[in-house]
This record gives sequence, C-alpha cells and structure tokens, in this order.
Amino acid sequence: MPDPSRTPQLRLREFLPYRLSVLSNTISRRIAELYDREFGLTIWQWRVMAVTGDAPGISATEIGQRTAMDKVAVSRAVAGLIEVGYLERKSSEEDGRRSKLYLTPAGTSVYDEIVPMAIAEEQALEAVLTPEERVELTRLMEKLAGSASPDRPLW
Amino acid sequence: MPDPSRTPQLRLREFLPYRLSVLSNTISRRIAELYDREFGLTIWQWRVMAVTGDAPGISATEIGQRTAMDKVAVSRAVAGLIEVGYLERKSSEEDGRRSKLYLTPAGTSVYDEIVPMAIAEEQALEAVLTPEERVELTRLMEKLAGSASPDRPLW
DNA sequence: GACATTTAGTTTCATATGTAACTATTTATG
DNA sequence: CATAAATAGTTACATATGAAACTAAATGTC
Repeated sequence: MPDPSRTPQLRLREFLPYRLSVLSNTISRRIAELYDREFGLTIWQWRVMAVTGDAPGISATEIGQRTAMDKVAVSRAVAGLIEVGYLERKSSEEDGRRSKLYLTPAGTSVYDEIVPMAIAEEQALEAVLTPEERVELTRLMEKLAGSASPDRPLW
Repeated sequence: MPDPSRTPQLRLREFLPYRLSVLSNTISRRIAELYDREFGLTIWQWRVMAVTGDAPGISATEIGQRTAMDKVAVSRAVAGLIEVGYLERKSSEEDGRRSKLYLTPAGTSVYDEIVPMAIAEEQALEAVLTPEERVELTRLMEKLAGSASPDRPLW
C-alpha cells in the first residue's frame, strides 16, 4: 500500500515541457547545422530572410513580431545579413526611425535556393505523419500555445 | 495562372520546426522563470535535481543521458547545486573517475517542494487537452522524434 | 608491467544571448 | 511651440553556452 504522504514521482522523460524541449532542440540543431553548412546563415538570419523575402520593405520591429525574435536579435541578424550583402536597408520617408528592409539580388538568389530546401526538409520531417496526423498535431499545438501564452497567469 | 518557376512560398508561421521552437521556448521560459523565482534554480539545475532525486547515486554521465544535457552543462549545474548545498558528491569506490551524486537534506526538501509544483504546472498546461489528446500528442511527438533523431540522415 | 587508448569530468576560450542603457526620431500634452 | 512620453533601433555589458583542450583514472595491448 503506497504511502500517500510521500512526494509524488516525477519522471523527467514523461514530462511534457521536457519532451517538447528535447524534440524542438533536436530539430532546431539539425536545421541550424544545415543552414550554416550550406549558406553560412544562423537560424535567426534565415528567419529574417524568410520574412523579408515574403514581405519586402518590412521593418525590423515587424520582423520581430513575425518571427518571435526580440529586437536585439533582429538587429544583429540584420546587421550580419547586410554585412554579407544579402539584405539592404532604406530608411522610411514617413518615419525617420524606421527602416525598410529588402533582399539584395544576392540575397534573393540565396532565398530562392534555401526556400525549396527548407520546404523539402519540413516535408521530410513531416513525412512520418499522415495528413490527418499533421492537422491534429497543429491543432494540439495551438491548444497548448493558448494554454502557455505569456500573458496568461499559470495558476 | 501561377508561374510554376517562381520560388514556392514559405510561411514561417506555418513551418513546423518554427512552430515547435516557439511553443517550446514559450513554455520553457515560463518554467525557467518560475523555478528561478521560487528556488533560485536554472532549468538545468532543476533537471539535475529531478533525476538525482529519482535515482540517488547517479553519475554525471548518466545525468547527461537522462536529461539530454551535454557533460559541460551537467558539470556546471552540479557545481552550482553543490555550492548552494542541494547536492553532495561522493567518489565511487569502484571507479575513481566517476562520482556519485545525492541530494542533501536541504536539496531533498527543495525537491519535495518543487516536484508537486512541477506536476501541477504540467497539469495546468495539459488541462486544455483531453486524455485522448494527450496520448495522441505523445504518439505524434514520438513519431517526429524518430524522424528527427540526430543519427538519421535527412535526405 | 609499460604504453597507448578510452572514459569521466573540469576548465578554458571564444561566441551567443538577454537586459538595460542609450541615440534618434516621432507623437502627445500643456 | 516647448517639453514630456513613446517608439525604432543600436550598443554595451554581463552571463550563458558549446567546442576543444585538459586532468585523472581505468582499460586494453604488447
């Protein structure tokens, strides 16, 4: 007969936040390695390129919102991309604080190479799931995201 | 009629590795904040305590295997925990390189406090899912983990 | 048993990251 | 319009992290 006063067991390996973290880190590390090896880009730089390619003229702040990066990370990623010539900055006419970002031709050509690779990679990852499972996973993740959103107090 | 030669679209927000990373980071940040605020522990220190509480006498290497931490991270977390008096090291009789780790009484008392809190927290997080959904999520995550395991080549 | 190899764990060093302070510009308030 | 408050983005600083070098002990090989 178990003693109910004992501290309940916690098995790290069954702990959802832990499992999520390990899975996400495993995948992220793989991807980081690929982008670094193939294009010399960090994940952050790649995210900036991804949204800039999708929305030319975007501002650093908007990039932050779309990529869940903080403004310092965006600033650094942008600086690095300008340095290697993949990104170009024009200051906004309407607002002198803001700058508009664009892929350069070199940046666009990297973008055009990297996007299919990224998509292929995601598909390779998701290939183990059926289409129904993918939909279901997305649904469950969204439920969790709602539960974990930073503005919502935990208890 | 869309031009098939154009680069296909990639929407970061729909990209599974990205979504996983954001979800995991959101949850991890919350937890890190809680453990830091309540106990002055980092996530790594907490993971070390969790497995040591579960398997007293465990070695640093085994901790690394159970927690998906590298040996440097384990070493640092252990050093910090010894410093604050939550962990105790005894060197192994059989193998002089290895050391066995134990929670001290102070460490045990923190452990006994933190475990129910961690469990409650996980339950709060999972409360948005039905039991069936939890099982399903675990199954899907395991499929992905198999697909993403570091030893498996991507293409 | 001497020497090479492996393993456990720590330390060092270089880089990444987050927080806070800062500059520049715009917007709001009296 | 002068000044305060807010916003965009950068810089500086302190800390975290990972890779590689290192120490010490154990194991394998001749």
